[in-house]
Amino acid sequence: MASSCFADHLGDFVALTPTERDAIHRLEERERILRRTGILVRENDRAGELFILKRGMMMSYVLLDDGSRQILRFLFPGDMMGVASIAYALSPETIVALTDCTVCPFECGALAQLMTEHPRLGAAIMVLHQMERVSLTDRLVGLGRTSAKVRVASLLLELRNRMRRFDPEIGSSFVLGLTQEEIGDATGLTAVHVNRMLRQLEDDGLIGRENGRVLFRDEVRLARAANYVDRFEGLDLSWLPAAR
Amino acid sequence: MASSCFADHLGDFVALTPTERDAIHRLEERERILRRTGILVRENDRAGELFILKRGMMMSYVLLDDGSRQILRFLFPGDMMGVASIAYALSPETIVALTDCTVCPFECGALAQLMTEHPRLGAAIMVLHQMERVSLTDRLVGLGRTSAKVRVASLLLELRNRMRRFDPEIGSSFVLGLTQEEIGDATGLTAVHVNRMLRQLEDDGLIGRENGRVLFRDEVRLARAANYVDRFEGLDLSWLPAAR
DNA sequence: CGCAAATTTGAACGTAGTCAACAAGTGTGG
DNA sequence: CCACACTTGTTGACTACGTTCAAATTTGCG
Repeated sequence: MASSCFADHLGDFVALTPTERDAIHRLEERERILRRTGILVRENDRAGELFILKRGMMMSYVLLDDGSRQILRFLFPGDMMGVASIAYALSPETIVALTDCTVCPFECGALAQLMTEHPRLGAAIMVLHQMERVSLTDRLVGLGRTSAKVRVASLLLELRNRMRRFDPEIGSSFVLGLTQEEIGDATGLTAVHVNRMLRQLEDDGLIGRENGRVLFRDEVRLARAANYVDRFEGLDLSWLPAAR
Repeated sequence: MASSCFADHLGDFVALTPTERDAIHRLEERERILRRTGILVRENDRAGELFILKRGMMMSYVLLDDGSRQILRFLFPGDMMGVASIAYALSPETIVALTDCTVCPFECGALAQLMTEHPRLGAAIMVLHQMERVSLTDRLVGLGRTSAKVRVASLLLELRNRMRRFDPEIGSSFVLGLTQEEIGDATGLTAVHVNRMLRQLEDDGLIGRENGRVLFRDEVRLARAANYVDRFEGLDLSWLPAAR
């Protein structure tokens, strides 16, 4: 049986037929290894490909004229990346590896074929995109209307939950794998202030820290403080068309 | 010939066949009138429908526990709304009318049918969603990494450009149709500070104002100051499958 | 071990928020 | 037609959250 990272991810929400799994697997025929800090796609470079992240952790970001950076999204195994290239000739964002990674590049045409031959998969992919869009609006709300402490707490929760999806071993303690500067670029803060917020969360008894490892000391209170919503819950996919 | 707002919008990017137009038109069979301030969908209400905005201006927003509001998106004729309901049982956002509006509700199932019978339209809709997603990341970058003045200038430009798409009459002067509080809730600022930023933009000679009407005095300099990118440009849809 | 990157802390500063008062505009009912 | 209430816009004074700058310390890696 051909294994597919994306099919596994999708399969968490939709029961896939063997034929569908097979079709998805064709998106992952090629493989590319990327070292830590390796750039997969550069902002404003020509972008004709999409990717499935198979192994490792990546992120996408935008650089501004003044040199500041806004991290848009952290990427985990099973995530589809560079999807903007279905619309734009040039990539609107940079995608870079945070750890050593394996990615599977495929052409827009392969997506077209998949959607044509398997409308239900096309619909399911659209669902994934919407989930991602809603997560993005959650972050928008965070940046626009919540305090620094809440934003940092919220990011910690989100990262832990996303990691746990493909590594169920992870409990209330996990390795963050981000510098404080990266946390800042994701939450719209400076590295210095991120440091202070982490200290406060620690002093509040909400988290513990030791060399890159974060421990949730009171997850309920932390989630409440971060007004965090898990967007992998509350799904309703009953409308999907029949498998072909 | 059946007219369809959504088909017109989509038709700006993709040459639609009469059959395709017809299929899209079936999404707009029903119509619903909404008065100004009328709520179409309420956050956390059961959400099984999508909508096409046919006439008027709407917005979507999220309310926080402390009563503050983050506006996510402004909606114009041809926009598809409430798409999150293809993924979630409950709506993650509220959608409300800013002017008297006409909307066309349709079921998730109608979308499923459309994607099955017309894969190319499914792909084209996916492209629209990606364009919207990129706009959202633009706003995320704005909130995370730009000053209050830049955010306000950027919003003005975006609103004018979106209005101009369906009303080519609009030039460097237009009616905003938003209160300063609404501008603030979209840009993550207080109404008071929005007022000061508008005054500064005016004092800088970038804009003029008189009772709700905004005038761009120096659009080039304004766009540069707002590091604004028009996401209706730079498209490449050559990969779309053949029309059926 | 030695060096560069990352973290930590303090002090001063500045952008945006808060609070308050007033003006201007809008709609309603007497 | 006017009086009144209510929303929206405007400005000033003060506050506070987060930034900037700088320096010390720790960590991780070659």
